Amino acid sequence: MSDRSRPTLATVAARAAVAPSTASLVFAGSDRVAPATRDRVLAAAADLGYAGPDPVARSLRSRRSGVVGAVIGDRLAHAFSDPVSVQLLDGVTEVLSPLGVGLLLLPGDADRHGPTLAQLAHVPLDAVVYATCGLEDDPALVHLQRRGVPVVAVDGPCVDDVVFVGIPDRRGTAELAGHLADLGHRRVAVVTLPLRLDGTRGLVGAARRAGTHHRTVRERTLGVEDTFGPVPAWETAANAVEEGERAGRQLLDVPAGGRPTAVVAQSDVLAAGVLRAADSLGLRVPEDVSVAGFDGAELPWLPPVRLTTVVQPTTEKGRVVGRAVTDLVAGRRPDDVVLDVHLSVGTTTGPPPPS
Amino acid sequence: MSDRSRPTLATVAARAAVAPSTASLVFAGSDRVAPATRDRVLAAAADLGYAGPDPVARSLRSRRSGVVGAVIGDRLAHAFSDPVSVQLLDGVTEVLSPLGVGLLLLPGDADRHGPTLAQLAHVPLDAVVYATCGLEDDPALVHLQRRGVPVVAVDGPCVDDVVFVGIPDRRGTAELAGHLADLGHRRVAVVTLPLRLDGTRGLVGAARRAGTHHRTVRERTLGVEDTFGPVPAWETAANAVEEGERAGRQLLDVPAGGRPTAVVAQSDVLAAGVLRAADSLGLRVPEDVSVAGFDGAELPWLPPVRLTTVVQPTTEKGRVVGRAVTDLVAGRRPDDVVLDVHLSVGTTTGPPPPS
DNA sequence: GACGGTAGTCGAATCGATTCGATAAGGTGA
DNA sequence: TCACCTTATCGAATCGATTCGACTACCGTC
Repeated sequence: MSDRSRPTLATVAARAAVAPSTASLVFAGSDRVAPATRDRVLAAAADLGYAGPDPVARSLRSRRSGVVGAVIGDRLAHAFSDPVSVQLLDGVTEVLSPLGVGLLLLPGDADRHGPTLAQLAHVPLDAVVYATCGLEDDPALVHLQRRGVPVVAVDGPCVDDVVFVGIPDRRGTAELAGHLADLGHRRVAVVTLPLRLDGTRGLVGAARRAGTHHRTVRERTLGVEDTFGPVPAWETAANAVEEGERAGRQLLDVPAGGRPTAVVAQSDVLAAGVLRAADSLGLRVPEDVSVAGFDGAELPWLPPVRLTTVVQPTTEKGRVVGRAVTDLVAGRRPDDVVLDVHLSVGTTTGPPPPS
Repeated sequence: MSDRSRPTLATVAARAAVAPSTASLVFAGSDRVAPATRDRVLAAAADLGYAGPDPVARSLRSRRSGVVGAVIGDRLAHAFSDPVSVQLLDGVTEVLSPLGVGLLLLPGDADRHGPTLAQLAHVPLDAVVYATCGLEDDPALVHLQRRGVPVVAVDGPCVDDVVFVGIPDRRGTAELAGHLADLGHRRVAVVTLPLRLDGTRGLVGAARRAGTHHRTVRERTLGVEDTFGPVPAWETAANAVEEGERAGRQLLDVPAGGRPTAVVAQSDVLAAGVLRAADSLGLRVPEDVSVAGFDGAELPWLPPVRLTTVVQPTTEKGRVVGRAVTDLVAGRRPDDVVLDVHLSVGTTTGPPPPS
């Protein structure tokens, strides 16, 4: 009998001998209801084990579901092995949770780099955040815009009617490159994040470079080239320690004469991998090779070294996203936001070895 | 005019000169519609930029929202620094995503160890997974049961009408303890996960041990005591590398005579911290002290050591949870599941130092 | 004592779809 | 030619709440 038919607002109203509309007012917390009436309704609700208005029915009228989607461009286990993604979402929920809004994970899988249309189509969404991915030609994005779901993109894609929240990636790496140049480095190599999530690994050629790909990767590469001109860029297949190590081994396992004296990784996680590669090749950091990262991520397992990196305010970025979402849901159109970054010099960069 | 009023099924039906019910049939993919009619409806939808039936309205009738909540007993940044949580949810989404069901994050914050009632009350949920927490006396749990939302609990809480998915924690650590005993260890200490998320740290006294707390902690401690009898247990405030290091330093920074010859951490992340502590104290592992963990987590940054640990099938556990959720939503009541674990002996345990 | 005002409650329309029984059109067999 | 069956479409009720205009007392005021 219990889950046979759960009580509805109408049931409660009937038991309290009031109209459904009055009962509704009670649960909405209106002050236009007489205290005696309110108590009667609440008592009836308690008697019947009524847990409050059905969220779905409420959403139908109010045009709000309290659900915000987070598009993750990979399977969770991969995306969340990067503390940056996690911190970002942490900032988002910090703002959204108190408003009674939850974050719905929309991960991709091994093949697709985002949710399927079938997934998106069936879920009630007030807004969507592109959290860790974002190519301009995403079919899911088109679907969302057609449905009128507002979108916030973190670091891309840059599209009309999508609120952008990002950082000056290019200026950040440019600053880092300046630091390396000042130290005397001339032979620098870059370890890039995936240009597309298609499993490609290796030196980035002109053709691949020309294709559609992440704004982030492009900008962070350009920042280095602003100082050093064209540099070899080794693409990884994922933002993961192992991938960084693999790339590092490729770049560093060569005679000292042709070896880069500094490696700029496009994330701290990749940089951690490069450090491991250097270690396993018997190269000292920074005496034999300098290593730098990007993000300023908290990697509690990384010490004793302190990574030279470009620090971005990741959690704050998440909060900004959260506020942008709040605005959009309220019908306001927030401005794009570009947060600031700064160079943090650690113990992993130093003068190049004498040649 | 565009977001003025988005087209509805009725609009589309009118334009295609059919009844709304027929148009509905088209979008439901029914084969009882004449192909010509179907094409007309689809054409009308395309003309109007109609993106398919509104998920909220659909949910109202079908009593399904396509949203499953994941209760996280901490803020995301903390909970997801543990690869085990992430892998678990990865397994869950792996099963749920293809069914068009999404996972809604319901994190706690610094103070509360789960979502507020306000958060829960406003969100449409088909089911809820207690992913990384679970005390029996959780008010959120009561609310959910009253609302008739089915609940799956991972490793607890154990309550009526909640499907339980877990592992034989006690047998796992017992096996590990056996291994240590076989090596000759007699003085063993345990580094426990938080008994409650209240920031407490330090040696677990009788009083605290008697209070309500995590099943997991209790079982994993008992497993060790099955072999060694009462052992000192040092509680951490969070499942994090830094916490493990802190605990490790407390336990190991004593003269060799009183120092435990083996430390059993209740998670691999904590064990990693203990390893760091040993390292910074100049203790060799396993020559001076053996260290073991629990989970069999992938910590790509951990090598060159291979941690001795109790391996649980985390991703598979997530899949099992996903299937349990599927069953519950379909109205079936799945059985509780206890998955298997096995000992994996690595390079961090060995005979105790000669005394 | 008639009138304006207010506090509290109620009715009915609405949100956007789904679903099932009814119905009309068209086809078959005796 | 008529009864019967199938196929495609339609109508209307339903899911569970919200919301706003309308209505009823009841009070105070001139």
